[in-house]
Amino acid sequence: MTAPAQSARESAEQALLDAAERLLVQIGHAGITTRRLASEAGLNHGLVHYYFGSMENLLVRVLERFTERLIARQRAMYAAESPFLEKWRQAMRYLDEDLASGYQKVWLELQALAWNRPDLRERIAAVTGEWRSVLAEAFEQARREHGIDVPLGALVALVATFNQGIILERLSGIEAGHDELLAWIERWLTETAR
Amino acid sequence: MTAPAQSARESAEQALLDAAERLLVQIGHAGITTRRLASEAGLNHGLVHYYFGSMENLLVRVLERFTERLIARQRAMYAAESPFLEKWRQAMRYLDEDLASGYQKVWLELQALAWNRPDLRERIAAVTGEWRSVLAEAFEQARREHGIDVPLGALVALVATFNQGIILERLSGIEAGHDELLAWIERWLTETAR
DNA sequence: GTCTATACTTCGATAGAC
DNA sequence: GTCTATCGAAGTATAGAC
Repeated sequence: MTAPAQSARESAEQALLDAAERLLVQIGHAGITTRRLASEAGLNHGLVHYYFGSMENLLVRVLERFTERLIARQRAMYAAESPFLEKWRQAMRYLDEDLASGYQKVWLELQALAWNRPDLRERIAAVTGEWRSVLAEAFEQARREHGIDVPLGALVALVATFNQGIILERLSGIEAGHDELLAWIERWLTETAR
Repeated sequence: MTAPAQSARESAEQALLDAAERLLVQIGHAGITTRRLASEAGLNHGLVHYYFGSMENLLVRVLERFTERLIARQRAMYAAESPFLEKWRQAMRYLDEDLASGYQKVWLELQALAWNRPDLRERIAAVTGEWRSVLAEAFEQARREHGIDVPLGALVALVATFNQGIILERLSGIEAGHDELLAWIERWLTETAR
């Protein structure tokens, strides 16, 4: 328990960040305004500026908080001492959950926002770099356990782009072939497991 | 040459659609306003509503015109009677060009817009379906010429998601591993060509 | 130090001038 | 048919009340 004075402000800020994530899922970054956001959080719209200075800054904070969680979870998952195949299955379960919960919508809305803001783009690229380095370790293991002869850099790039592509397509209303593809990969991984 | 009266209106409408595409590249869909758009096209902002009724309708028209071109070019490329390897190389050249010219930015901005508009999502999904069917033919050929044993549906899904992923990553400032990956695919295709 | 009420800007849209 | 002047709504940001 921290000091209540600080905690009050803290919780108001968190409420605004939480509300922003919900609105990213529901209406996208383009539809978020200070009034709409404050209303969603149950607060006065003046507080957005008082706490964060601007919507811009607030969204940067959303990005920072979101990506910290993202990376932490990835690290925890891939750090486990289990066969690669198990990690892969866990990753696919997460993918499903995250698409269902809107978690991935938040991530792509933040990316879409960053396309037009060079400073946010750098942050996105940095986080993706971290994610890639976590992936690299896991797929070094995959190369050993499944006899994959694709160079590590190429393999990581393939999996990363493939993952992003799946998320993008689902958000755009496209699901054709995804199940078939994932089933094929699953089968292939099972067959080649050592 | 068509009737000048119709042509005048036609050319004004096209100017607005062209301007909208440029603004999608430069500032994204969230930043487009009627006044900004009219200014970019060198026209009065009242005309946007006079010709299109609303920004919403105008962007739907942008989407329709853009996707028609997209599909037409894909069909032309893959319809050629050349080895799959050549088609693949042509597709990769297009990808580079389109990323440099901003063409792919238009496509992803339209997708990002569609994430929050169910009617546009349907249109996006329909176009992607068409594109996939064109891809399917080409990759049936690839399976023959390169002895690929991945099921066609899974293969098409893989290539489609991979392609979308590459575009998304580059727009988000990520390029690591792409060259290495494409070089590896190129090498593999060359080695397995029959 | 917190928060509310308000100032000022810009938006989409349109009625009416040309 | 084209464009301008203007409306009401909604935006960000802040001055000042508490």
